Amino acid sequence: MPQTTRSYHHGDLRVALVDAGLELARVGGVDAVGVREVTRQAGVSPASVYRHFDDHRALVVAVALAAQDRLAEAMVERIGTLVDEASALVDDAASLVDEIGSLLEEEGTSPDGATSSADALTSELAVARLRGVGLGYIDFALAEPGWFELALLTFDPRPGGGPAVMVDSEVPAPFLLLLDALDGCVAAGVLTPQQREHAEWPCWSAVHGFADIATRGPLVGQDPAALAALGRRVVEAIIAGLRA
Amino acid sequence: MPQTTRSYHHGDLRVALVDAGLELARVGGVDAVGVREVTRQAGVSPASVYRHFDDHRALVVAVALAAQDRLAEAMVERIGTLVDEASALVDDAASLVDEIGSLLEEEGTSPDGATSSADALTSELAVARLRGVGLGYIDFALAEPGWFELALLTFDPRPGGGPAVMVDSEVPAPFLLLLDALDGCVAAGVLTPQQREHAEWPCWSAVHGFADIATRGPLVGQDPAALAALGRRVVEAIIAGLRA
DNA sequence: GCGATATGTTCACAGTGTTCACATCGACTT
DNA sequence: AAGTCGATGTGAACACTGTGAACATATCGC
Repeated sequence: MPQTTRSYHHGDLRVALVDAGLELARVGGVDAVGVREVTRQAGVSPASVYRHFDDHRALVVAVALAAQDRLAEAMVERIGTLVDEASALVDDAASLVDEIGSLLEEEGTSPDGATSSADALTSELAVARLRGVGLGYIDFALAEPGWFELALLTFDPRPGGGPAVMVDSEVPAPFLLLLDALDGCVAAGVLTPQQREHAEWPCWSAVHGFADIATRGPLVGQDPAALAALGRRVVEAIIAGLRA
Repeated sequence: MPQTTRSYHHGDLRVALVDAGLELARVGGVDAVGVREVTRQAGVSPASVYRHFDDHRALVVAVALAAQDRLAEAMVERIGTLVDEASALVDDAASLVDEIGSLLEEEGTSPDGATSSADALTSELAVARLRGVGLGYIDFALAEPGWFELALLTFDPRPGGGPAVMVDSEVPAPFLLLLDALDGCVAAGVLTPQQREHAEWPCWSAVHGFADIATRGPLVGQDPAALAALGRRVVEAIIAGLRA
C-alpha cells in the first residue's frame, strides 16, 4: 500500500473496487456487483470506475477472475487433504507389505507381488487427485455460491455478444488442475492414452453440472449432507465411466 | 382466439407477450426479455405487462416455461428417432434370429439363446431411450442456446431470493423424461434398483453440465460437429459410469 | 341499455450504466 | 525549486430500465 492517508487520490482504487465487488458478490451473486453499488461500498464516486475499467462488464470480469482464484485455492486445498489421506493409506500399506516381506524373507518369495501392489497404490493416489479436483469444485460451489456464479462468467469469452472465439491464451487455473490430474492418471496407468483423450470434458461436464444444479437448479436448498453425498456419487460415476 | 379484430383490447395479450419474449430470447437470451422490450415488440404500452404478470420476473418465468415446453418437445422427438433406429435394428436382428432358428430347427436347438438375445435387444432399446434424453437435451441447447438459457431459469425455484424451497408439485417435463427412461432401464434389466437410486442426478449433471459448457462456457463457438461428438462421448461416459 | 369489471394507457419516480467537463493530486522536467 | 502534465477522482447530466398510481376504454352480466 503506497499510502494510508485519506487524500483525494485513493492509493489503489482498482483492487479496492474488486474487493468490494467480491464482498457484494459473496451474498448477492453476480447481479449484486454493479457500478454504483461497488463505488458506494468503496466510498467513491460512480464514475471513478471508468478510470480503471472500460466497462461495467470489465469490472465484473475482474471480480470474476478474483473469484476464480479463490476457487482454485479451495481446489488445491481439497486435493491436498485427499491426497494426504490416500498417501497415509499408501504408507500404512507399504509398511505392512515390508513387514510381510521380511517375515517371508526366509522363503524365496518373488518381489513381483510387492511391486504390483505398489503400482496399485500410486494408482490410488492419482485417482485421489482426480477426486479432489471434482470434490473441491463442488464443495466450493456449495460453500460460496455467489463466488461460484462469478467464477463461471469468465469462462464465457464473448466480450459483447460477438462471434465468441475460444480463449486459448489463458487457461483458467481450475481447469489446469483437472488437466494435470488426468495426465497424472495416465502416468499412473489408471487411464489409457485413448481413454485420456478429451476426458476433461466429461469430467468437467459432470462436476460443473452438479455444482450448477445444486447451486441454481432443482437441488437448491437441499440438505448439505445429502448434497455432499450426491456430489461424491457424481464424481465416482464419471470416474468409473471414464475407465469403462 | 376470441377475436382477431385489432381493437383497444388486444384479444390475448398474455400469450402475445410470451411469444414476443420467446422471439427476443431466441437471439438475445434471458437478458433480452425485458418489460419494455417485450411490450415494444408486441406494439403495446410497457405498463400493460402488469395486467397479466405480477412482476418482471413473473413474465420471464412464463417465457421460460414456454421455452421448457420447446425443450421437452425436442427431447421426445430425438428420443423417438433414436428408439426407432434401435427398434429397426431389433427387428432386423429378430428376423435374423428367426431365420437362423428355422435353419437350425432340424437340430434340437434350445430356445434359450433366442430369449436371452431378445432380452439384450430390449435392453438396447431402454438404453437408446436414455441416450435420447441426454442427446435431445444437448442438441436443443446447441441449436437454441437462447431458449435453453431460459429453460433453465424455471428450475430455479426462488421467487424473490427467499430461502429457496424445493418444488415438488410440478416437476418439469424434461426431467420427467429422464426419470421415465431410467425406470425403463431398470425394468429392462439394464440397471439394478440399487444403481437406479438417485441415478437421475449424475445423468442430469453430466448432460446439463456439458450443455452449459458448450453454451456459455469454454466450448462456445466450437465446431458443431466436434461438439456433437463430444456430447455423445459425455452421454456414453455417464451411462457407462452408472452401470459400473 | 347500463353499470361493473377487466384491460390498456399515460405519467411519474427511483434506480441503473455511461459520458463529459472539471478538480485535484503526484511526478517529472527544466 | 517552480511549473507543467498526465493520472485519477468528482459532479452533473443523459438514456434507459422496472414499477406504481391515476385515468381511459372496451367487454360482459344484469
